[in-house]
Amino acid sequence: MMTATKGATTRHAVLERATQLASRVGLGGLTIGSLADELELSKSGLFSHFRSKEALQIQVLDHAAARFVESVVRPALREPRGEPRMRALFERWLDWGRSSPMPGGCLFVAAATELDDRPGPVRDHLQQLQRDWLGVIATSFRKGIEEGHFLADADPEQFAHDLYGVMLSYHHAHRLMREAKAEPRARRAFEALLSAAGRRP
Amino acid sequence: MMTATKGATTRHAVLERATQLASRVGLGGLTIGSLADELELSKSGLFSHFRSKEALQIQVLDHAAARFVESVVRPALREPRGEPRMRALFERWLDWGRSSPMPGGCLFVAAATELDDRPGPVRDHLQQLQRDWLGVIATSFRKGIEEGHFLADADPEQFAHDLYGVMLSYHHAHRLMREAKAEPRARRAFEALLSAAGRRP
DNA sequence: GACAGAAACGAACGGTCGTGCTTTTTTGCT
DNA sequence: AGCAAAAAAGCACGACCGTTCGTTTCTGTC
Repeated sequence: MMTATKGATTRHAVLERATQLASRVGLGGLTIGSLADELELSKSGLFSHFRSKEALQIQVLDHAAARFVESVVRPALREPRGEPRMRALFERWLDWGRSSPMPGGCLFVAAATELDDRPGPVRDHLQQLQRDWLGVIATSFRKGIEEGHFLADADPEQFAHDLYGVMLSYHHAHRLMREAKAEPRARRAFEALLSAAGRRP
Repeated sequence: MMTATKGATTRHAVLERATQLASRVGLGGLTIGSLADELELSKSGLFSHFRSKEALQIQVLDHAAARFVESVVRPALREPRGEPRMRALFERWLDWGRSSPMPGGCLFVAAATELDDRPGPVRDHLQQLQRDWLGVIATSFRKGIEEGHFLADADPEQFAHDLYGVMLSYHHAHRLMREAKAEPRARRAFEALLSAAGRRP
């Protein structure tokens, strides 16, 4: 048994490298030739693992999503519900952008603007992944309401939307503008968001 | 005299079309061949107006920036200082995303994530344009403080940063997620930002 | 209406792209 | 050790890329 060991290994290595590369040049900028060069594989040898470039792109998205869940979502879900968990999600999300698998900034941010006008399976896939992630945020917020940490009449989906905005402006400031204060600004925006949603005087 | 009339005309037409196209496929996805096809020009005829693709990309950015100033910044600057002007900037910024020259969403948003990891003149140019725009927002906010509309100890640059986040999450929700509530969410986030910056308990 | 300069064209270049085919090498099991 | 299957390589293809160059067509001025 264990039919495919070697194949799975290289396939994994390819996806790993492809994820890094795509974070720099985008999913469309990903090229089979350069990917094969970096991995010291032949173009056709690499290609045979994925039936098409589109399939590769989708698997790259899934690979990145699995990593994201593993290093952001799952650890945060071990924190106590409500505000602590929310803070954990945010802090780990911040880390994610500069972690080793994403040398070019968050792949999802890059893919979102790249694909938002190109209908097709890849776009659909990314959309679903983003829906899931926004859902995780909204659900965590909802649990925070139940826990009494946030206002009962606050809108969890609005919060998720706003929190995503905080991350996007952080990405913009950090990556394009090379703004040194990007991180404190993001943290301050997050605190403002929390305190606006928190119960209070 | 008036040495170049015809040339300037087609050059302008090219930039117009190129801006639309780039808002859909990005600055890198812009291709001289397809651009020439859409304009019913020969590839070489079009190319001769710009010494290189890079020069074309920069001129596209400038073209879009000129349009942006004309339809967002200048009209808003005619509004009274402080909150009214701030609202005008925001409303016109919202309009800008769906205006005719940008069928694929804001070009600057697309370019920002596309170029944030590709050093070079195009990236530098975009960075400067974004600096200018963030500067306009911060300056407007500062005038709002002087006017007594906003808290004296509020941070204009933080406000500009946060407002950009509101626009980016709007873009994400509207363009990728096709979220129907994208606009009310953006408006609500804007109001929260304003009221947090507004004077009073 | 001729003439100079600008503008547009057509063809070709070296490259790279994604993707098929066929062949060789490697792997894992008996 | 041997053998079938899996994995990788090699090669070729048509298409399109940005760019160059020489030629042709158009424009505006005298």
